[in-house]
Amino acid sequence: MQKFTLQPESSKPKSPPDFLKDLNEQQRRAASHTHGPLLIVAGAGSGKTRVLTYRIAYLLQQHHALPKQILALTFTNKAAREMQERIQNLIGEKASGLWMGTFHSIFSKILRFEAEKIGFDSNFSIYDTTDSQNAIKLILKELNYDPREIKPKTIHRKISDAKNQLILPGAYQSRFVHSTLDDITAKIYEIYQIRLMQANAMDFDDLLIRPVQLFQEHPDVLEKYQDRFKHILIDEYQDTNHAQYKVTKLLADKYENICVVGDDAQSIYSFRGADIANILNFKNDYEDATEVPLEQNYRSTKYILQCADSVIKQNEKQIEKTLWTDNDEGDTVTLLENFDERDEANRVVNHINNLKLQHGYQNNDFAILYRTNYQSRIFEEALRRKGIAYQLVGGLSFYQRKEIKDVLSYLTLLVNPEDEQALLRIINEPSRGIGNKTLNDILKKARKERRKVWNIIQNVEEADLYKPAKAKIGEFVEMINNLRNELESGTSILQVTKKMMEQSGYMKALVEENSAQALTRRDNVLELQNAIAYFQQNNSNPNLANFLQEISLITDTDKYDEDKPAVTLMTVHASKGLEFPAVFIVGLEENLFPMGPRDGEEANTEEERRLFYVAITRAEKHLFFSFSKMRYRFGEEHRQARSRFLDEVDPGIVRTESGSTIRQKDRKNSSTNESSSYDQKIEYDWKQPLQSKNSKSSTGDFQYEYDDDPFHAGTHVMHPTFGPGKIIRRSGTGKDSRVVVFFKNRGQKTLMLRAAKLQVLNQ
DNA sequence: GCCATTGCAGTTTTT
DNA sequence: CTGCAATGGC
Repeated sequence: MQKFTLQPESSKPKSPPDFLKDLNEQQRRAASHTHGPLLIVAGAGSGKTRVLTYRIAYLLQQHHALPKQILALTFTNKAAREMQERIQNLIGEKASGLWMGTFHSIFSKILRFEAEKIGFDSNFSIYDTTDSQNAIKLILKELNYDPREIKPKTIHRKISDAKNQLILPGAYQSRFVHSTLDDITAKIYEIYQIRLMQANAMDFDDLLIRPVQLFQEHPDVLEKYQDRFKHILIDEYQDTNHAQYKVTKLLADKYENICVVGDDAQSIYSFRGADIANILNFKNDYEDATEVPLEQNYRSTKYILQCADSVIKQNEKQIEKTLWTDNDEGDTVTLLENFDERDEANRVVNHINNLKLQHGYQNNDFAILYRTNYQSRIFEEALRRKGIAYQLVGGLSFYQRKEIKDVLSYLTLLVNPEDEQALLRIINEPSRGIGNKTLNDILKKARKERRKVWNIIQNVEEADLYKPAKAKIGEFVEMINNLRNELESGTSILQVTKKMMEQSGYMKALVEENSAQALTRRDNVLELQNAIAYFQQNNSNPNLANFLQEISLITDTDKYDEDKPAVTLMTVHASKGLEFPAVFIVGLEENLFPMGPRDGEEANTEEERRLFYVAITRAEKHLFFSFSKMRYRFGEEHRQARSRFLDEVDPGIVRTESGSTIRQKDRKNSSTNESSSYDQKIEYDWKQPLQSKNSKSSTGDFQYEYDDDPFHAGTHVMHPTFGPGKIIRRSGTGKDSRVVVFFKNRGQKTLMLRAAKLQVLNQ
């Protein structure tokens, strides 16, 4: 991006600033719109982030607003950070003080300021999905439901859906009770909300609906924030849910300076309540809204854009729009047909290597996009085998690992001892003689006497509990209280954390376990300590509650680093907003992409198709589609049918690796003559059954022969990084063979035989 | 109350 | 195949 040279500050610049010259006409119209509601319908790759950035810069530079009067809601924290930087580059110092971030992080800040007004303490905890589900599981058990029959996950899903539509427990009861499951959900929902409040905790959804409650119950507070945020901007508006809609509607009500940016074709979050109606109805909500379409795509080649267009045209519900580009025509899309997922991974990696040689691309020019996180594993293995650096975005994040959640729970008890989930997680971790029986007794007592669990264990002497456990609880409470005192008297967070890990015996337990896993866990805990140190250094007044709230809202995409010289692996969802010179969309198979409907649910093919559209439009120059005819699911082979989406794309744009046009199923709106003639020429056969899995010839190419195979239990081996060890167990045959090795210095590990460079040691 | 062993259920997508 | 959770012996 061009850098704007700062003009002399002396005079009030009332004429349009130079930097608007960087924009095309539509973009400029949007960026220089200063007052009143504005809807920007931004096609993929049309420079919407740029427009938002310039618009904010313009508002500031033209003195329409002070930084603190601008609220910009983005989809990821990373997007907010980047935008802030770009604004800074455009206009310099003035940018600091902007309110920019995700809905969740911005409103958790506001809630922290106003917590007491709605019955919370400002040190409230934020429950993640696991915490919420565990809390729900406790309630289920109390009501004598079997959590294996009634799944906490299902109940949580239903409660979350209700919250996203701003349906509170009372309303749920009267509106949604049609089945026993809804009936149960209604009961649980009510108790769950009370429990959260007792624990001084909010779940992710509360971070959106509690502000609505706050503003509705306290008009004076609402007005304060209305006057503060004179300008509101919302990115990815097509993916906002009703609660988000409502809270921003309230905030914008007084001045109506609300600018929303979005693309209905890229709405992919309906599963968390996103409602396209928000963007479709914007002009009804604000009658004098200005609408600006952004239609020029700067990202992709003509072929890629045409491909995307041919896909999205299949959807019935959409706003008509024309997206065009001045870019080159580019190459056709390549379809990779694979035998199984291992074949798929290898083939993709080979193409990456080829493109690097042919075009001089770097690792970070590539993205491998898949529908579900579990698909990443096989690609990781293939990349590692070829020595190609990769970064994995998503999956289970650092902060969800057991050991990290444990440490964070310890820390949470220092600022919010009422957090029941944190307490239950670590009161007996490591084991200190406070077992299930005791914990159940405590919980029962707490519910019966309507007291908080922390209150009971603080006065453990008066409770009728197993004697030895009582003493241990006393010690535990004392440790927590002492550490809290230390923290409050000024000892640094890092110091307190270290002490805590010592005194609780947590570190000691990890060291004593001495397994490879325990070593990794110890490293992770040390890594967390680094994060704490970093936080302390970068905050003039570091505050533990603040730290905890901040990291509970860190997302996976926030960690994606476009400059890291590594191939990016992520879900299509996570790729939203990003772009890469070369993109591989893998696993294009029925019931994977598009994902099939779940039991009792309706298929949402249109949304899956939008997801496919999002994936395609990430690509700048090279695009690959890929599918496997066979895939392992839960350890079993499954035949896969290729994705219907491959039958929907414009067949003129896609070629197989050998350069043939792809064969498609007949489509009503395409020429059947043409495609049937291809049928004759191209010989691959989806319908012919694969040979049975016992037949060696079907896997002939992949067979590894182990004559005189020395890798069996008992063999002493040497590994390049893990050092010497002994094989404990061998499993699988051929290419999938694995060995469990106990390494002298690193403990037990399971390795793929073909990947691990094991050498046999002579005894 | 602790720990090892077995049994079973699960994979969308995210704050 | 993996990871959690209920079960049973100590």
